[in-house]
Amino acid sequence: MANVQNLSKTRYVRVADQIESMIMRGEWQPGQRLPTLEELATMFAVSRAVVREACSVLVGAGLIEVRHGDGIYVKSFSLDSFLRPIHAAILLAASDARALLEVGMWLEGGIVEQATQRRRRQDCEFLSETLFMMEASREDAGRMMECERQFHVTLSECAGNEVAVNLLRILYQPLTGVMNLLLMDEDFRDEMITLHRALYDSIAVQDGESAKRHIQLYRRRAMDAMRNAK
Amino acid sequence: MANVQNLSKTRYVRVADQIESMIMRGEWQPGQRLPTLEELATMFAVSRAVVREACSVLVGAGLIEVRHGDGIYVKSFSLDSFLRPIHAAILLAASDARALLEVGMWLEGGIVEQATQRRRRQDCEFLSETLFMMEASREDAGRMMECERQFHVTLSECAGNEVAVNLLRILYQPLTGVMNLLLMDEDFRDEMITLHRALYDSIAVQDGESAKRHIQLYRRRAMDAMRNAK
DNA sequence: GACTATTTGTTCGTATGTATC
DNA sequence: CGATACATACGAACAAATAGT
Repeated sequence: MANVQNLSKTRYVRVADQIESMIMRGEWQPGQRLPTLEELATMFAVSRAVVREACSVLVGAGLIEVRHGDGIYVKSFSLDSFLRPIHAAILLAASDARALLEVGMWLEGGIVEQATQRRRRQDCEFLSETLFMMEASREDAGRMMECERQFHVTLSECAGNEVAVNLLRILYQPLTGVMNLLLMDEDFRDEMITLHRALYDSIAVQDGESAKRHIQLYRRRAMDAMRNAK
Repeated sequence: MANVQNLSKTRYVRVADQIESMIMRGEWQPGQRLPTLEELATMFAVSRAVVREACSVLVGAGLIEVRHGDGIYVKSFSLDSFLRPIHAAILLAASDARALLEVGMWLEGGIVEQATQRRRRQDCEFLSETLFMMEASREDAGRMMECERQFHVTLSECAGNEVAVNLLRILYQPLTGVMNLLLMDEDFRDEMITLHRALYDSIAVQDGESAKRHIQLYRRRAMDAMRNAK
């Protein structure tokens, strides 16, 4: 394969791209140590400073880890390594937030339908505990948000669909910012608890239609609240 | 606020953190230009090189954009920042075709509902054309697959939800292999055309319920066919 | 625990490429 | 076109952290 490089990009970005694709191709395995900056500089025929900047880009992307006095290591792959803290929450445009909430709503509609059928008793117990915690943290918006997230992630795990679990976790990243905003309102917190309690009951008695209705009601409510807040 | 910084971190990471939090706090708005490297260096009392590396980290994180000969800009949030982790999420579970099809089904359930309401006449015309092409390529599984993909992507565009469009595009990549397998069967191809025709008609007359029923029927049919094929 | 080699972190000066007016 | 402002790249030097002896 010819090493075609876009010359419009700057040097350190090109080097970052090259290192990234080498990692992706598996030439350097996760956990493994990369050559030293010196060696990389020679390898790519650039100065050490350029390699350092390229590495900094990859650090920001969560692909590698640079340890002072030690070396450069490929981060092990997990979904978490891609879930870099999304700063988007605040920068999120209103239209994008709507799109995210909407997709989350559609996704969860299917998730709860499956979850009501596949849930085990132990799942219900765990969901119930989470619900209790949610009700207990009625005064603490932050903890409540965490309970809410926990509840929905657990729910997605019940559905037995790995792709859905991963997607939901990603969608939650930028949404937490939006939700935190909404949870400032005490009435919204109360409403949220009520809806989750109803949702849980539907799942417990395995009424898929009812569960789906409640989850959609909840998400739609959040979308409305967001629209008014902005 | 006291400038409490974790001294275990290196300088450029600390600077990156500081710049990030300033952006988060809205001191620099999306699209706005940051001070020059020189000024940032003075501001944080570090050398230019350190600021440059800090910026490289933020470039990797997709938070800022550095334009040669121009300046440093806060990226207005683009949905692209999601595509990377979402891509990873799908790839991590790509071997599970059932999970992919299921998520696709849930997603498209919402998409068609929106699409029936928001579609314009020109959208219908384009969908109709694609449908004709699909019917014309009854003998060619490859071309048919492409028509099918085109049809569904167009549909998602009608829904006016960019997240959904991107998500569907990504989902289709690992699915093409599976679908190609199913399309080897002539009966399945015929059935597919019939279902798409019915789906199109529902959208044309803006019957959301009917459209949703048909898309779910189609995806469920594909899931069944896949199960039998294995 | 101390010493040493290795490796990354930080700084500065200088030259060059690029965008804007 | 020229002038200016700015980011990019290089090399050399020293500081600081780490791992191994």
